[in-house]
Amino acid sequence: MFELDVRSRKPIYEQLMDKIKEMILYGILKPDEQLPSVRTLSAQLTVNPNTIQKAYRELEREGYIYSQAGKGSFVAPSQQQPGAAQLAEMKERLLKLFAEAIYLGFTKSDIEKLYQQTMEEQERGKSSD
Amino acid sequence: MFELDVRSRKPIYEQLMDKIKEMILYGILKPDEQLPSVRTLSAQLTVNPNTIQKAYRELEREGYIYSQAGKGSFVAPSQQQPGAAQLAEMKERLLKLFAEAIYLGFTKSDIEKLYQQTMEEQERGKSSD
Amino acid sequence: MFELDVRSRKPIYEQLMDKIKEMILYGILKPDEQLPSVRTLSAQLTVNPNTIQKAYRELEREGYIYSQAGKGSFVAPSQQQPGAAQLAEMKERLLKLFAEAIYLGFTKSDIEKLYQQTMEEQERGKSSD
Amino acid sequence: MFELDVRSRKPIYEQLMDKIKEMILYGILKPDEQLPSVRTLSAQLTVNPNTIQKAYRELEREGYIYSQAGKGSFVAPSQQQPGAAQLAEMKERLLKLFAEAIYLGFTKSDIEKLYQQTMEEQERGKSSD
DNA sequence: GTGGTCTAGACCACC
DNA sequence: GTGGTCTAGACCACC
Repeated sequence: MFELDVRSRKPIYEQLMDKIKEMILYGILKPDEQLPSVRTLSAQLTVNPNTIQKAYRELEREGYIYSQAGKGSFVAPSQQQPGAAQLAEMKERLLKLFAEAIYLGFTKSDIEKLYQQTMEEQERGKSSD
Repeated sequence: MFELDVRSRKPIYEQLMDKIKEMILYGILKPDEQLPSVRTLSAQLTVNPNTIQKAYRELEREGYIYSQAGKGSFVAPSQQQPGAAQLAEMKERLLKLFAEAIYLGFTKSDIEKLYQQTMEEQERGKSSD
Repeated sequence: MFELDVRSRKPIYEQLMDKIKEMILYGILKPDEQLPSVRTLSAQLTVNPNTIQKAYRELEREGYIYSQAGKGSFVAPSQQQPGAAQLAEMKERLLKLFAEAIYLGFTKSDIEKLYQQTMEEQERGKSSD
Repeated sequence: MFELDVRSRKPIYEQLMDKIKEMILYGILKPDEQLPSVRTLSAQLTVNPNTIQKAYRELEREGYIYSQAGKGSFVAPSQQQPGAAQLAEMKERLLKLFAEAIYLGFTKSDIEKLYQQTMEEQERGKSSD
């Protein structure tokens, strides 16, 4: 299911968050679908339960999942109205990454193609219910 | 010259790297232009010399600047032919960020506008010699 | 009658307690009025009977309702003379919340308006017999 | 400095957050003042460092303090512009608490006095630099 | 020395 | 069985 790099500089809990976010964004994990329990994932990945829990807690804080004590953790329905701060932060991240991409020679049409590709992958994920 | 945020969670040396990268990407620092010495910058920013040193070392490792023993550090000429690995990594980063942006509701035209804006800023920087 | 949020972090039994307290405080449930039986409410809300039981038990402990074996649970008549400990505790809670409210910029007139609004809602509830 | 109740239902990290918030709100801890280090407080309170860190992390998330790895944790300058969500949540909390206070017989003038008292305590704290 | 991450476990409330 | 809290400890990057 997941592949984690324990040697990476990036903390394990962040790697986990990225993987799960990706699966949500690409529609592989559907809204209200149950995620593996903290213990199960801990055993599967041979990662400490506390580390899994930290990832889940942060994902909940960011609005990607919701957790219920005694029940489990579930994929949150996608946000309808992102906050102004969230939009501003994303804009900043896009501007910075574009600056680097242009430096490497990426053209407007390269960017458009990649955006289109991402859109299509998301559509595929969502329609494959 | 620089403004560092000591309250930020981001390490000082990373903030410094980002600022210098930005000035290179936007053409404010030109190829082969000399950067301030570690000592000068350390005094100007009231930041530990080791921290400046680390930022310069990392920037050199990433190919943004080069150092000449006894002379100083200089902006590297922009790479004409980025490696295949670099292009693949950038493509990956763009795909991931687009996935998040789409999740937040950014449209194709939003993306195009931001790309255009970045392009123009870079042009302005380079032509202002 | 009730709407429970299964996605909330707040335990179901606490949500239930809050709803019932609210209905008592706003006069929607009158003194000595009978509450639905544990079984009935359990079926209506599709919530485990143990959970309903726990909410009723806690509400009784706090003095909001009373139970008669074999008859059912009833709204307690509003306390005419709250204990000194209760008053002191409420005073403490108000002081703490005001400190936070002031920190967020709530003015004296904001506070007065909210108090007035609460008063009017309670009056409306009680007079609608 | 602090008194924690290990037997309480309220988690230790929340008790700690409340105490620190209180000291910030009443001006006992001033903006940019350094908090005791995680290790120091852990030893003083004989509470696990992880628990202290959890309290600090949450306080940072709520905007009361800021932490710098390698430096320490500090009181954040008071927020100038609280978010709309924050204001809405506080309004809700005030309405609920007023409903309970009215039930216990607190009058408008009681509420006003308590608000006034809180204001004065904050002023005293801030001016006693 | 500082905060941040992580392990290996225990115990708790909730359902 | 589930997530949430907590301990006792180790190691890391940063300054």
